[in-house]
Amino acid sequence: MSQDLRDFQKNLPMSLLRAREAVMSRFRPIMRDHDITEQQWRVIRALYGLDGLEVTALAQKTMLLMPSLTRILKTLEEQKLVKRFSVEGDNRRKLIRLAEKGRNLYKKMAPLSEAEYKKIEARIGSEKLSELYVLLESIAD
Amino acid sequence: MSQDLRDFQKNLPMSLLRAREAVMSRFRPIMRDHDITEQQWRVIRALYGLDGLEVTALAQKTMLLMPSLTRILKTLEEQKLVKRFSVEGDNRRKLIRLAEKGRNLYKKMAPLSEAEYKKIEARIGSEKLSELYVLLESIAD
DNA sequence: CCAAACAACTTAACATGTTAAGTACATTCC
DNA sequence: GGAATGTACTTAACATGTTAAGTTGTTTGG
Repeated sequence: MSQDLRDFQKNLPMSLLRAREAVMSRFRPIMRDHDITEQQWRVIRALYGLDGLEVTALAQKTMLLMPSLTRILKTLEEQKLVKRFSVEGDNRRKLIRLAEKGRNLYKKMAPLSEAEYKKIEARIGSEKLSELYVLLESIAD
Repeated sequence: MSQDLRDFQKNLPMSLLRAREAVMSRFRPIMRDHDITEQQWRVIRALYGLDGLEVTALAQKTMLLMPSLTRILKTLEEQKLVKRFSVEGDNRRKLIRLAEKGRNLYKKMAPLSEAEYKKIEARIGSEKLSELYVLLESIAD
């Protein structure tokens, strides 16, 4: 096997992508069953239990770019899953909150998602998983 | 900090995404300077040094879905970076090869990409990096 | 053989990723 | 207090992600 070939198969972005794809493939059926995309679910999870987040903070928390988030919020709002509020004192900012329907969706999906996660944890081992988190955070610094 | 909140910030898909984003942000300027996207670069790297790959094999190797790859190959072909050949004995299959221009682009970009990778390796440490690969592969199994 | 099943790739439709530009509101600084 | 600068979000344009359906060519089983 040539140097170039080995290098391509073993590089950090691809390895991270393969690992993420392997994990996500377990969660995708749950989202699909609830007619929601991966990104929409990230937004809902990020909002749950909070009094609201501004769009920029939400983008950082969910690792979504602002233009993507703008569109996602538009559809979530149309589906009555989130609500948009103005921030008093600064009319540029918008506060995003989960609507009742969004909280209900979270409560339905969260246990299923958690169950999948436990399976993954059991398969990999919780020590390995902890090591992995440490290494990943040291890369993301 | 609530249980839900901690859980959202510390979950595997997000951690993998954050780590990948941190790494990719180092490589993006190189690709940008050469007017190529991340996915197009994956295709070129995957093809380099080989006599050609069929579309399905290329999709697996690059972690691209077939419909995405179809479009990417169309633009790469228009830019004269790859060429498409028919496979004798089975007219459904197409063989994709790097064109001269594609090989030249690879030779220009590869050293820059490699240099960035060395920086990352130096920052994280090669032992940690090896551990990380092992853990990631065990997840992707 | 040939109709049914399968395989490889493409198209279609809609959601998101990505960069640049636009819009509206706030702040700064003279 | 008003022009210049900055901030928060949105729009635009094009590339890719994702699922379903379509096309064409190949294989299989009667």
